[in-house]
Amino acid sequence: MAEATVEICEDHIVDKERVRQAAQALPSQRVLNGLAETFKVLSNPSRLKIIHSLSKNELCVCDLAALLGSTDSAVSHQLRLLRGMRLVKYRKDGKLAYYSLDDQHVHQLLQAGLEHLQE
Amino acid sequence: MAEATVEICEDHIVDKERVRQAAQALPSQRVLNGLAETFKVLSNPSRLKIIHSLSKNELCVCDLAALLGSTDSAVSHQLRLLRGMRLVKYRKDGKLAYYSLDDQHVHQLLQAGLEHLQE
DNA sequence: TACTCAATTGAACAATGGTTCACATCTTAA
DNA sequence: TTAAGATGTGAACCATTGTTCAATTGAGTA
Repeated sequence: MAEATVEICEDHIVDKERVRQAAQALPSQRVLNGLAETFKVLSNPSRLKIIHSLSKNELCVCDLAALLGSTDSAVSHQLRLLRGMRLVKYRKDGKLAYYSLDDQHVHQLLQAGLEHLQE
Repeated sequence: MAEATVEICEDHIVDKERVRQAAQALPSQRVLNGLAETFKVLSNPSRLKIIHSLSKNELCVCDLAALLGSTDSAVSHQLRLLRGMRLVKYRKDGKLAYYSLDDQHVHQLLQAGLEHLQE
């Protein structure tokens, strides 16, 4: 299944050894795709607002909608994406669904991004 | 220009105080948009390959193209986006352009993302 | 100068994205 | 059981994105 040697196009290479090393160190395509999906879910201002808001307290869907100036439906769609990437989790309390961040890495990603912005 | 109080829709709010606090703590829309754009640039497997490859050594455009199994043009377009978000920088050496990561936050973002994936 | 090569750019196409709207679920209260 | 409210879902619309192709720039070299 997995190739023993890393396949790279041999044409027009300036530094073959450096390319070979970089190719071998690359994560699998599966991991890269997952990572890209995670960042994609983070690449929307509304979803970032949600994540930032949840970093202090859990909130229900309708409060998030009020906070974003959006509809419950739109927020629910966004939360679905966030849930899919394990960025948020939720608990049910009667009719309400209270959302919170799934783990501390999510907050780390937010912070690292903010720090990069204000370099 | 800036409102003294945070504007939120008042309807159907479960916990007004929590919403008010979350709204006041939110970064500005400008910062949120910038953050979203940064994550968007990171949300593509090819660009993540580029960033991962550059985290060890600088590489020229044609070597990156060989590494990705892509064309120089496609890589150049990707690098333009990465440059736009200050994720990579480059130096010219004759005909060649050697790219490298712009600062250590970029590597931190990559690492935080990878750690979240394998929780 | 003219030629080659590395890199960049612009236009155009197919593919993916976010929101809206209408409807379905599920829970609690009457 | 019926009604009302909170949340979830599916389809559709318009906007954005990634790649390809062709052409251009700019540096090195004969």
